[in-house]
Amino acid sequence: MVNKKDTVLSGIREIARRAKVSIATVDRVLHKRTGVSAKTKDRINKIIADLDYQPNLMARRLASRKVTRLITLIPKSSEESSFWAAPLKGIEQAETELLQFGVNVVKVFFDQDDIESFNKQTKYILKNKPDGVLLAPSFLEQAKPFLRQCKNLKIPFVFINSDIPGEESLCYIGPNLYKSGYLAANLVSYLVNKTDEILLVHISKEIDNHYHLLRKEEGFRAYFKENHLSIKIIKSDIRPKDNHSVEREIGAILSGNKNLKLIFVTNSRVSSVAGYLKKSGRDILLIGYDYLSENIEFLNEGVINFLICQKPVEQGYRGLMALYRHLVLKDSVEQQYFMPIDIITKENYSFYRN
Amino acid sequence: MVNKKDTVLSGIREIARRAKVSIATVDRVLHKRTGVSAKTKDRINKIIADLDYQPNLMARRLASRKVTRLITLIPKSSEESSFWAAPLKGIEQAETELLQFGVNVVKVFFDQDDIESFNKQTKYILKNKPDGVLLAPSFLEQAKPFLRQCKNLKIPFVFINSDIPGEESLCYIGPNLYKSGYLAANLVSYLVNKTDEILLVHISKEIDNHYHLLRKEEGFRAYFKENHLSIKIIKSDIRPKDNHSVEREIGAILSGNKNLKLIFVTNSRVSSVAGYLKKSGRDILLIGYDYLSENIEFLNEGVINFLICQKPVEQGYRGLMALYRHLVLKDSVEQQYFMPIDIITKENYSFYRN
DNA sequence: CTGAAAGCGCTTACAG
DNA sequence: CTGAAAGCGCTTACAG
Repeated sequence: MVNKKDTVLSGIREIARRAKVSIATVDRVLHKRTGVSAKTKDRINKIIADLDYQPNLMARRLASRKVTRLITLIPKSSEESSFWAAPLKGIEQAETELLQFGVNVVKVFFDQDDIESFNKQTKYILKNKPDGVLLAPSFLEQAKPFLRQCKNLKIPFVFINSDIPGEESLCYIGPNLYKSGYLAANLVSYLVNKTDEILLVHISKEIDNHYHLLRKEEGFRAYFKENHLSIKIIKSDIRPKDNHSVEREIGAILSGNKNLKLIFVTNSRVSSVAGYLKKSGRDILLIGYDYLSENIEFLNEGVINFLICQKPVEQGYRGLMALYRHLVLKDSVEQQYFMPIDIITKENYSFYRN
Repeated sequence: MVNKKDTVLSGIREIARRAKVSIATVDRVLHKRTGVSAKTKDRINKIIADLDYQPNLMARRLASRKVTRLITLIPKSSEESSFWAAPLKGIEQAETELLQFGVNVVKVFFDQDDIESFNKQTKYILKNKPDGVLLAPSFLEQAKPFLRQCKNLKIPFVFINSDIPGEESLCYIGPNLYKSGYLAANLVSYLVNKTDEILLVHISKEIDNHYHLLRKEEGFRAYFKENHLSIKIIKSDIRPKDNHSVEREIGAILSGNKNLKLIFVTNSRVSSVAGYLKKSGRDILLIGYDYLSENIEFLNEGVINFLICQKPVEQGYRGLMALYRHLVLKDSVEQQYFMPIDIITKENYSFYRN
């Protein structure tokens, strides 16, 4: 009953048939290329809408020779902290998946203790003019001129792990730092009594540059204030050379405060505090950050009680995917994607996938 | 310098050139189809290995007209609990993604309070002979004969949310129930003193059938035993008709135990206990399961202190993906994939993505 | 401004 | 047991 002429073609071919044009012309309007009269363009767009046409992405990819070039810039994983191994893993996962879709990824790294290494890599990136950039903007002031140039070159960039608000990034993927500190305080409130004293510790060579840590502290303090808890918080900034120097400083503080009930370390360096507590044998609750092997070991031994984690692997993965979705699929992407605030203990860490 | 003959072709074409056969023959050995002499088959396999040939999945999909038919069988989300809306959401996500890859998904449901509805749906599935099945095997005894038939028909099946060990499922995706109870006890140990009394509550019409709940209880008790904590645990089984009857039962228990410090509810029905606590105004810590809107409300009000969640959306998503990977990609899949045991509080629930 | 044709890397009848 | 050819739904020169 259905003769050949009535047979419904699919995709672009059907659009072409209805519009009485060639598929090349349909392709032109699909990709908003020039060289189509306004009249036929409107006609075709109408048909596309009528049909609710969805392009076949596999066919598109197969036919297209186009490659999308992405560059990632994150700290290198160091002796002191293997944190950045996780986002890298996520980046590599995304890289593997995107290979089929014509996405090429170049990964470059900087040293968190060396501002110059950051500058060097940003120059490299600008020279290479990729289609998109993923970066961890650790050095705020150094990042800004780089980002300005990206904007000039119309290169979209996404931030992971820490944000620079107001920089017109395609998106930020990482923790809500304030809320992360707030949650830590929430945990603390279950663990100590109103009259106990606790210690908050920042450990970083570049504390002043690390807006990151201070933001967590703000959230932490805000919790107690908002809930009218008058727990006494002692604070210590440690600019360590090594674990040894951290242990010495912590030791000094503890010997002056015999009533300390709990220590909250605002980043992944919590293991160096744990090292001291273990040796000294003092029974103090300890909360810190990040699923690193050294931290997990202390968690397992009961020296660290809680670790807060924010899916570092997923940050890398999603960061790259966001660029892909924007550049290739032309999807819109959320401007902020906050990671969950995961609470890890001795009893659930082995199930944690991040 | 490079003449046409030396140009390296890619993929199947290059293999064919080297083996001096047609691409059709290469395709035959790639798919282990019959009709190729042992000699040429070996020659071709050698070349495939040499080249470390990776098929282009997009081209494969585009050319193939094959469709993979999957059926999912899970409880329908009910008035009493919206839990199953989450796995369904995950299933639908996977369905959307897999559409492009020629996967067709049919979703059927049963009533958790009606064994017959389960039986009826399994018959439907067997009649339809899909390529794979995803199911929540709530009714253990009823599931077994069905699974036997699946095995006879060589239809692979995957379990989500609860496992039936020894049934040769392709895989299980869900919580480790024992460890989930164990973690709950771990939390409790931070919240109460050695001399406090706590209450453990199962709420289910089909408690005896629900191996599920008992397994959590085992883990919960094991924690205290292994850690030599002599906290007194009162236990209550409630077979409710509605929230009202739960509240009455809880009320009776509480009035007989003035020293109760904490209640642990072994499933998502924790909100009905919360309802009572809120009305009565008694200050008792409350721990339960699952990210349901009714639970989150009580969490937010401070009536529920902790919810344990195990990524129900992801369970549905991964379940379907496991079938796809097995059937289409011929990848191997892990026989057990335990979900993380997430701890949700008032301060981190808004970041929870599952 | 528009179209005919080749081609992306596979699979699928069909013929021999 | 093996191969030539058409086709999957697109993109990309190229010609007019």
